[in-house]
Amino acid sequence: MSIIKKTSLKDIAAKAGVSPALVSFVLNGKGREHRVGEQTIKHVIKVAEEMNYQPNVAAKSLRSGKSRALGVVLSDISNPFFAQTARGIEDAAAKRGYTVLFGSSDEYAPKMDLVVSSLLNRSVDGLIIVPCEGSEDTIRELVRNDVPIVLFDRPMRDMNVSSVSMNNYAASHKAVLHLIGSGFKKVGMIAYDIELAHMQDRVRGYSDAMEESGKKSDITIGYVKISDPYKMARKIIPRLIDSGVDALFLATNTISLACLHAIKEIGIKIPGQMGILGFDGNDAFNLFYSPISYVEQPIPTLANKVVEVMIEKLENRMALVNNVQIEGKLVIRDSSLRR
Amino acid sequence: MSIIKKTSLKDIAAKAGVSPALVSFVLNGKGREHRVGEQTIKHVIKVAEEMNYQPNVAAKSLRSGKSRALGVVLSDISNPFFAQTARGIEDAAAKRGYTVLFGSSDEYAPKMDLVVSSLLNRSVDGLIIVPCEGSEDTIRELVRNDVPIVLFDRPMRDMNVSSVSMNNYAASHKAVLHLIGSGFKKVGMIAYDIELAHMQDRVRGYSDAMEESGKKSDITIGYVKISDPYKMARKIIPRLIDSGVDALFLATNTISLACLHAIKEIGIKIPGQMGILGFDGNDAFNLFYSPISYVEQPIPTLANKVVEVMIEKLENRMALVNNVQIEGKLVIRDSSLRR
DNA sequence: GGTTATAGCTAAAACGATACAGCAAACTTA
DNA sequence: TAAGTTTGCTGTATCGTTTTAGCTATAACC
Repeated sequence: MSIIKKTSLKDIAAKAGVSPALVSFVLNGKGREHRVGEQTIKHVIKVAEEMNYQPNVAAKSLRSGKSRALGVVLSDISNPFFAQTARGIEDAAAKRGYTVLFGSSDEYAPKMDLVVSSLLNRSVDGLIIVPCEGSEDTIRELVRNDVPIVLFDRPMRDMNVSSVSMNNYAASHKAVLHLIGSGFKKVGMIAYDIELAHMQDRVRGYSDAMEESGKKSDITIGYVKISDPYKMARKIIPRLIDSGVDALFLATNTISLACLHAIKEIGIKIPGQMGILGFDGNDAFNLFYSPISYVEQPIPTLANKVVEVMIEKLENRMALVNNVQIEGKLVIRDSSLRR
Repeated sequence: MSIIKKTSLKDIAAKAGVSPALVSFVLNGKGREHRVGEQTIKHVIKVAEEMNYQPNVAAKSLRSGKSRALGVVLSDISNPFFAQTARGIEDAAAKRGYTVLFGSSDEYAPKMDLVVSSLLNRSVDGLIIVPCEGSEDTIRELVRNDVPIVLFDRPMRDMNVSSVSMNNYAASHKAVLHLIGSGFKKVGMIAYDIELAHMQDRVRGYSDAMEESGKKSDITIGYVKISDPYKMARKIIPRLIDSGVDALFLATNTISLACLHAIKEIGIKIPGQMGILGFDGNDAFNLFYSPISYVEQPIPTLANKVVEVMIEKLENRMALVNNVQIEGKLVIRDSSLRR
């Protein structure tokens, strides 16, 4: 059985002694519907299998306007969080007969437009997008043009668009309460200086947890630029320490790594001198001299869900907006346990 | 300027008052060649821009049999090495006007066949493949059918197929000489029990370096299963220690992480009790209590090169087989320095 | 002035799959 | 038995491009 395709509907039709149209009906499972005889159906299917028929995707797309392909715009596919997401989406989509095209926006709106544009050109049926700062207009335009989209990781409220993301507020809230409950006096947070919902939610989760614990005046947030978290972490951490912070809640994967580097460089003892709670699991977390506690995003579940919502939208023409939130899990190791 | 496309060649033709064929000539840069008048060319281009023309990829592919898309079959896109590779290939391809479709084989030949098949269906122009164990027949068949392919990471010798990979032999050789030069007495290696060229080359690099250093009798290789390196690392490392090994050369990314976990668990001091040299950079390497030395693969260079070789093959119909080897770099940290 | 070049364009047939309209034969029905 | 119904199939237009062959003016030539 060859992997190579070259037989067309016409070839099968010729060999089976029927018309191409009939072959098309049969192979699309519409034989019955089109009153094709039972034995003809069987015969056509047999011939198609013998000839190892593989439909020409371009022709199908051209004719139908559909491609059974999903476009996925990630921030950066080489970032472990998104790499795992990509993998999850690939698998979930394949299970439902869809292929996936990826593109990286690099958290830069003009690049995102480019990628979106290129994916639409390839006539994907829908777009799963991790929207970056400043991409609201693009998203709005896509929605206005009825391009099926589902946002991932970062919802956009007050916009008519579905999304799948972790419940960032709840996860952060829980994480910070854990640090406080663990005995840390002044918990600080390091976050990105962006307005995207996921980041705002994480910040709110932190702030509310602090406030509820009677530590409103201790709220201390260091903001780092998404473009260069490493350099800024090195600058900010000493400042936070000076201000009496004895534990840090780190708002993302990359921020966590940047801060761990800085912490190692400066030579701060974890958790003795400083409690740490990061985001998204990571080999480095486990191998750090004091294993790092973190908020775990259920990536496979998220990936599955986003594909499900997308395909629901595509195939059942669900117009309604669906904002799915999935709960995160707190993974507790040494770094957040005061001793 | 809308991101959405719907204008066709015909629309432009109508608006510009010419035939669709002429528009096609002009927009493909073949205006001159087809003796289209200078001002007609300018006019058509202007109209096309005004209408924000985006060619229909499906129609183009159907007509031409080409898709300006490359299929890339990786081992697992969520593995950092391949995630970075994916990113590099994406960028390099985009720069040349190609899109990329990814698939993961999970180091399992039947899955690889599935992915290859699905990519060919999408009529990619060529395939970049990280071949897995047991995929020789598939590769051979692709070659036989003139599917343009370039292997990545793992060459297959004595097979008529181009490849781009690091010079694994040289890198390993150098790495092991470094460990020996650093004063370690008995350097062991942990490798996968597979026959793929890249692994064999790494093993040969190790063996030859040992032999050249007069340590032929000290050659000690622990093999782990690619399906579960973690469990096996935990079993093998104590055995190697018992046999007097005082430094380990770890043959891959994943093996390195698996071993670091085991080493941390068992409580071995690096580099005091054991020297370590791993493969492929990693955040965990830097953050380990004793930063880990490693063989660095020049991923962006490799990715660029593989796309270059592929496109050369596609566009210049280069039939000749091209086996590119790129030198790796030894990154020396604490873990490989005896004190 | 009649033939041949040449410049500038168009018509139409593909590529492969799909869907609509419709045709012929067999079978009902009154 | 004539009219109508059902069954099983086919012809053909279509999606948006590309490409080959060819058409019509005008210019060049002897």
